[in-house]
Amino acid sequence: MSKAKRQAPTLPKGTRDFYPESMRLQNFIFDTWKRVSKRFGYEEYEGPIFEHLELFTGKSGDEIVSQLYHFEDKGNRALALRPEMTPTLARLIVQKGNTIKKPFKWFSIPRLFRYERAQKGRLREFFQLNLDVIGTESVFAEADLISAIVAMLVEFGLSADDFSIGISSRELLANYLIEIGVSDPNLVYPALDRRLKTSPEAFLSTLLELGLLETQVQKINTFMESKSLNEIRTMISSPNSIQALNDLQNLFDLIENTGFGPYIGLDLSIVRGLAYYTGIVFEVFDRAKSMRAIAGGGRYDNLCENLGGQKVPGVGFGMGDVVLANLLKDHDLIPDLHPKIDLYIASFTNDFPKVFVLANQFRELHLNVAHPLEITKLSKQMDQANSQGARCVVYVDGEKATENTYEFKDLSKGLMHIGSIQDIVEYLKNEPS
RNA sequence: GUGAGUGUAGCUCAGUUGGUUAGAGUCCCAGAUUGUGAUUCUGGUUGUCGUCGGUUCGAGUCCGAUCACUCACCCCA
Repeated sequence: MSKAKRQAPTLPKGTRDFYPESMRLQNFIFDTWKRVSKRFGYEEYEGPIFEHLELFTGKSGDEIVSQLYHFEDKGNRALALRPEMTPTLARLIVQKGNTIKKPFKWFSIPRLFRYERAQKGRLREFFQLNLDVIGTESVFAEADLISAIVAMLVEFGLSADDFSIGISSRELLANYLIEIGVSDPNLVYPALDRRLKTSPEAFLSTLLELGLLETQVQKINTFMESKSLNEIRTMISSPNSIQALNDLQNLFDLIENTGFGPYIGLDLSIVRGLAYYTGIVFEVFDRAKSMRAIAGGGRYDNLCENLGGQKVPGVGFGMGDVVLANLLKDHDLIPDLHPKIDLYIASFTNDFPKVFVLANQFRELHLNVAHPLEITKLSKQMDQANSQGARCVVYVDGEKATENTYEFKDLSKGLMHIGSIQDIVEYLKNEPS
């Protein structure tokens, strides 16, 4: 029986392989994310990669199920690969919230899954940095998050010419809508969120269908196009609206005082699609607006309560790795990510026992060390040393070396030296590479 | 779910109005160089031309279907 031709294995749609070269970029992004998150005092957490389906559907119905990877396990439990991290975080808080000192700041870099058509900046499997401040209603939390976003994007090499953080308030919008007589603000959010994506006529007719009056739509347009809080102040009157506006004003003052003013702006056209946002919301955009949002987030003071726990206020954001990597490539901000090791141990005579012993002596001193793995002539060994990014090649059997010393060559400078193990360690420590 | 575009070597691509055995660069491997890498030179491997069918004496090229990928829409956590 002849073997049937086996179909060559392929990559599932919307997923990526991380060969070492891509992994280096991935690590560069993750390392920067983690470094800045820790600089701001956020602690890392994780959760399972799948959750009960119910955690994500909640009250929002079955519509979202079509966008989820979900399945039944052998115990007939309905599970789903997580499409976002915030529900998991909320679950963690509901389970242990009482025993955690508040407020607290956590971050995570979850691998997320969404069943949707892949396109630019959007895949079916991706990573997303999440930062959250839990347990305070203070606007300092928003200020902290926004500062962290600025700091990390600047750390990546971006400037105020490259990106901008638009800030808005769900609460201000909700109270304004109530003031102008819109009975249920929740009903109109999806339409408002798409305002700039549709024509003014389509926007108007959509809202008319939802039962609004043309005068109300005009007021909404004026509100969402406002570029200053003073302008808004003249349009509102209720205590709730004024409180929401003052919160926004405080946030802007705080951020401007830290010198991050050029990175932020009022943008009341930002609504965000998610239902659970309750207060300030924000989105980070490429100035060129050539791609989807780099990051987005907001306040969700009722989420834990809605999941059946106590009321615990929270605010956070997510930043996806796909859009960020595209952005960094576009701005030519990916650094040289060549592999780097300290030493490559070579031998003219293929004296592998000696090579192996010496390599491990260096490794005990915490150096990263490679060596040939099979009988190979020297030029090939040098080639390997180069491609593995070795700083120096150490020869175990150099003729000029006396007992307990070794010839070694600095590859970037092309210079030969002779020295003991200690000398080589010192050389690596002191000599600029 | 809807629409458009693209499929030729691992990668980037060329391939004339249809014409013999399908090409270049790069990458990889080997040699020039048996005790010293980066440059250079020489040689070599790699393809069901996405797949199936049709037209034709003859199809990488034309037609149809199908699949895959990309982009946009829908949606966006």
